[in-house]
Amino acid sequence: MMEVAMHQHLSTDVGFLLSRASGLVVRATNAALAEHGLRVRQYSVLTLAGEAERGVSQRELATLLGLDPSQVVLLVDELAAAGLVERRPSATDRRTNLVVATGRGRDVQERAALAAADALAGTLSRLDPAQCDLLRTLLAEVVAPAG
Amino acid sequence: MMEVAMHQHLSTDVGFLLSRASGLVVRATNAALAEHGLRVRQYSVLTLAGEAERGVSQRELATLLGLDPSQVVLLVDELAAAGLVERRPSATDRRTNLVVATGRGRDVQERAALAAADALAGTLSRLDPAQCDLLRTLLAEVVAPAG
DNA sequence: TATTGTTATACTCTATAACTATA
DNA sequence: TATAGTTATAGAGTATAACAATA
Repeated sequence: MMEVAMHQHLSTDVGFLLSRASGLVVRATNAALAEHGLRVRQYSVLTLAGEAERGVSQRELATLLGLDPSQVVLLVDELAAAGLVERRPSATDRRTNLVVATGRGRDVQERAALAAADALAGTLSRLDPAQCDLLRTLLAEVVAPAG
Repeated sequence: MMEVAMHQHLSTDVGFLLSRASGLVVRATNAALAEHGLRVRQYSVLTLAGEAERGVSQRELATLLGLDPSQVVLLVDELAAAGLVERRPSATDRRTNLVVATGRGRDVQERAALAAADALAGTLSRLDPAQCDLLRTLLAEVVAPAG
């Protein structure tokens, strides 16, 4: 098992391929999101904020995105400065900020989602829909334990 | 098609899952490689240099790794300073450096490969071998056009 | 003219530690 | 004592532009 891994080529290493594919998608998506004034990380936060009616705490955002809470602070700062999200105090815990998308934030998110979907489709153009679903299922399983 | 993408959750976005999974693998692999004095990027260059008997040009490395040639310069500098690779002049083109792993570089690579394989196996532990192969195949298809 | 490698620069992302206010 | 958010800092990764040597 280890011997096999040792003699495999880098071009067949799943870790390498994962990093390479991710890089391609992130690059293409950032390029597509630029005209909407967003980068991938901001788009992710904006999307999660829009999905939850009552908002999402920054702690939850950090967990969902696999980021350190301190990174979330800056992302929310940027989105708030652009008027795309708001920080609202939680009714039950005064330590907690609930991040909510504004009306304009939702509009921008919808248009940005189209651009991101196009960029993704371009990068995955060699996979048919069934293969995309399969890829999604496998990746979701890998990411699952991280929350 | 676009409407579907618009209303999907971020947690089912293949681009997001790709970035998340890649992050998990890179983090685990970097931690595993630390005791060998390597980071993922350096490990990748060292591995490619070891795979080609005659060495690999920096241009080829840049293409294979999806990096800018200027980034490869620094990675090769670091590996050369550590005595793990050498730059050899090409016999046919005096502009070209062929990057070759040293004997010690090959030893380090073999041990590092074991650590990297363990880290990867840990991250992919929720997939069985057939699913890993499937994931590899799908990712290879996505990465293929990039060379 | 085009390509290989190099240097330089700026920006983004990642990783830590320490601090505050609340629980 | 633990948790949510924040601030600060350093290091790694990414993106460009410009240049010298060579093809």
